[in-house]
Amino acid sequence: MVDTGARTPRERYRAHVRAEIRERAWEQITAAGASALSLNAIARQMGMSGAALYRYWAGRDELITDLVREAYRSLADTFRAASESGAGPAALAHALRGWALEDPQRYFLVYGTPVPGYHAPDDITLIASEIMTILLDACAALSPDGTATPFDTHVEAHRAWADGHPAPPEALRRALAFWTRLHGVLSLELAGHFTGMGFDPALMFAAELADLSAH
Amino acid sequence: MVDTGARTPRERYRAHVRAEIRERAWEQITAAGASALSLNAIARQMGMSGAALYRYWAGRDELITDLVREAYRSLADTFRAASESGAGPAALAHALRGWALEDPQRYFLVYGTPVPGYHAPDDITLIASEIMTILLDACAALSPDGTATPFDTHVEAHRAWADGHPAPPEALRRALAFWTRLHGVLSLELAGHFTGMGFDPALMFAAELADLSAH
DNA sequence: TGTACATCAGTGAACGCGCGTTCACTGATGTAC
DNA sequence: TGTACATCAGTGAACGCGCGTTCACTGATGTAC
Repeated sequence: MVDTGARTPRERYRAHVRAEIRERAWEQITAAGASALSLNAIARQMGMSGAALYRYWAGRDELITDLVREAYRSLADTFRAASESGAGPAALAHALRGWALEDPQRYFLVYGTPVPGYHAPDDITLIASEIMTILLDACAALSPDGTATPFDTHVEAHRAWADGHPAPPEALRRALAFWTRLHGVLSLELAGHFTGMGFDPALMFAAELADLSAH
Repeated sequence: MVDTGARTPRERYRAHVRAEIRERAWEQITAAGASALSLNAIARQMGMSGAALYRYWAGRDELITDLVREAYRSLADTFRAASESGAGPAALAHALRGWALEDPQRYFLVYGTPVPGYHAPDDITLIASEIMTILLDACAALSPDGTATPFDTHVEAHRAWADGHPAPPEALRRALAFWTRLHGVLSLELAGHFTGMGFDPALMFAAELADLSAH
């Protein structure tokens, strides 16, 4: 699965063990959240001593950073695949929702409560902007809706994040709204704020998506 | 501040110490997130032994639940006050944003990553629906926009959460969109996903609010 | 093909730490007569 | 007003726990000649 071109048996073995550590780590995160992740517990599950993990990661923080990177990477790949379907922003929306529901704690590792003082390394920030670029591409391909809001002007004046992308300000605005609205539904849904309210979050998500596409 | 009608000196003293424990607890949460909250650390800061806190709370979980309740309560009060200004949903939006920015970790305690398996007690759920009711009132007071979406139909058929509120389905839909869109901007902003992007989150928030009011 | 050496995955004991929680207690504050 | 008693906030020692991390080591795997 994560065959990083390992040639020798030793390299293959290492890759395998690394992958298993990551799997167990995800299981723990899924079960009890990222703050409950414990190196010793992972080692125990694998039948190894805790110290052995230091052959594979420099420590707990590095492992978590790696998982965060893996989460971003999986979203970027999912997005990339969806964008190649050619179905535009709607395809991205459904891909995003599918990805989020697949593992809510993975979603929260990326979009949930930040740990004060933590800063993601640059390569992770790069993946984040890769994701935004895919979204921008999809929005730029839509036909313009004619309206120009005051926020368009502001965004046009602060388009550093678009990183040279030729999209018109309207597309930037749409990409941002797309992003914030879908995350609004998703984060409330996954955090359980809709449970007991009766309506179907999937329909609310679809309604927001329809509204975004209509303008 | 939290004078719960304490008569005797002893009661007044207890209320005072309880309040100070809560204060220190909030300081810790603000500084390092809720998962870092430690009874012993609070006691240390107050110059007491850790065991002393058990005179005031049954344990760590009860203290956290109390803080969650306090956070909900403060948002409900903020919302109530804003609704009395008579300025409608826009006033609520600005109140929500102000409340969120005032203490991002308090915001995340309510709307951030859920702890798997945790269920808030009923009285907290009640405060949550109190908040929704205030929002619903404000949306019901708006003039109808005439459009009826398919989601309106769904929501009309699942309006249990509106708890007997006489608002028309359109108002329900608007309240939900208001809620999810503003949280979409806020949660991404507070989690730092806009940093480095250049634009002003406040303007994005305002743009979303304007869009909500326009329809 | 066989031997000498190097690499390296994993062990197990240990360190120091901080945590939540309990318990028998002390001493100050408040109450009843 | 004074005395006997009850209440109760806070202490300090202890328990058991699990954590991340280090270190000197063993033994298996791989490499060079």
